[in-house]
Amino acid sequence: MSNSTTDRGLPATSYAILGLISFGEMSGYDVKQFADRSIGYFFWSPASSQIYAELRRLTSMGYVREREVQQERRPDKRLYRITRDGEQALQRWLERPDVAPDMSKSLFLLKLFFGRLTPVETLIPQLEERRRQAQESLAQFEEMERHMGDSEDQIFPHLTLKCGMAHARANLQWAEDALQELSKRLPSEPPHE
Amino acid sequence: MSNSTTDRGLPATSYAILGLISFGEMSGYDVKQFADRSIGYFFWSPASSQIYAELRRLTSMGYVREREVQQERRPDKRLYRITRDGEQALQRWLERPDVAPDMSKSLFLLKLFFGRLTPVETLIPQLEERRRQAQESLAQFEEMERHMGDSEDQIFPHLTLKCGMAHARANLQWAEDALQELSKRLPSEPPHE
DNA sequence: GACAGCATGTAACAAGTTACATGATTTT
DNA sequence: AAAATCATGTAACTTGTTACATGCTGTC
Repeated sequence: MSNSTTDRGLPATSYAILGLISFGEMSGYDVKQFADRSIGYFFWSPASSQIYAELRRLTSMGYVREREVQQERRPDKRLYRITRDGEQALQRWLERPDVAPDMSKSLFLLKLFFGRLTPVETLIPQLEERRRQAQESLAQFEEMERHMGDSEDQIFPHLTLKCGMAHARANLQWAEDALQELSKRLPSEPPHE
Repeated sequence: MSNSTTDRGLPATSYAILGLISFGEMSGYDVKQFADRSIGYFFWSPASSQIYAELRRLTSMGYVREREVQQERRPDKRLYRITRDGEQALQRWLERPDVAPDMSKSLFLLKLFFGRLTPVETLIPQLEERRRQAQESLAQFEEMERHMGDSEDQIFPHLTLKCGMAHARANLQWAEDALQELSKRLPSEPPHE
């Protein structure tokens, strides 16, 4: 039933959603929640409308099977479960190594790169905010680590969490160094009032 | 001449290109080269076709001015120079702080998150490749640092470079830890031949 | 009485990509 | 002789976003 010519070129997002569903049967709404709290940190979390669209595609490809569930106190929903074909497609994708390094997209660094056009008095608070964000997300990741059971198959989510923490720490340290560096360029400290 | 209602909502890419042109007059081709070697590391580098499209937009908005240059041994080209309006728009954008934290998009981490579905023997080489990439980009960044003059307005590109280095180091350290962790899960070490 | 959560979807659009076309010049 | 560099662009397409619509239930 699976057509090997139609499998090429599924975007990573499709596999991401398929991967989430591989943890167990869930609805589109569940996928969104789960994504926001997991892969959203190092990949990204698609809009709900896209998730529903992807789910229709995955269904039409036979990678997931849909089941309608009537509810009384909540709107009816559709639950999706991964199929054997879906598992195979996912595994093939997982095993295919990615040559390209990551694409990070930092608006902040972009603006800093053009910093010669920005008054230092504007830049400093932005950097301080950046430092704050790094502290916050580090704390959040540490909190997540505490709540994470140490069962065998949690090890992979845990490794990605560790990577997030490493980056948060790097950002924090860097922001502090950069603040040091920039404050040297401040026009002579005005005597406080 | 500048219409303040048409300025809202320019995508970051437009400002990125405008920012590059603010360093001096250049062609679309030059923009692409420059982008690949600078902001490409922490933002991203648009396809040439998009750069040319953006250049037409920036021109129509009056943010850059176009000048045609005939050449004999090379195809004719159009050089772009930022206008006063363009500088102002760029500065307004630079000073507008971004609330949202960065969006990183790591296919590698996505796959690792689903690692329970991948044989460890497949995962290890991928992690080793990751470590290699981190080493390589660290070396590349160090090389760039050496070639970078230490004039006053190089400080901002230099700060972004430092941030790249910090991340490369974080990745490298993390990859080593992760390899340690994963090699524990390897099925009993087979006796070497 | 307002707002958040559950639950799915449509429509219009913007952003960005790939593949291709052109064609001289310089390097391998 | 082949390939890379310079230089600009068109066309077709996919991906992904926002804004909106619907409507019930439970909480502040």
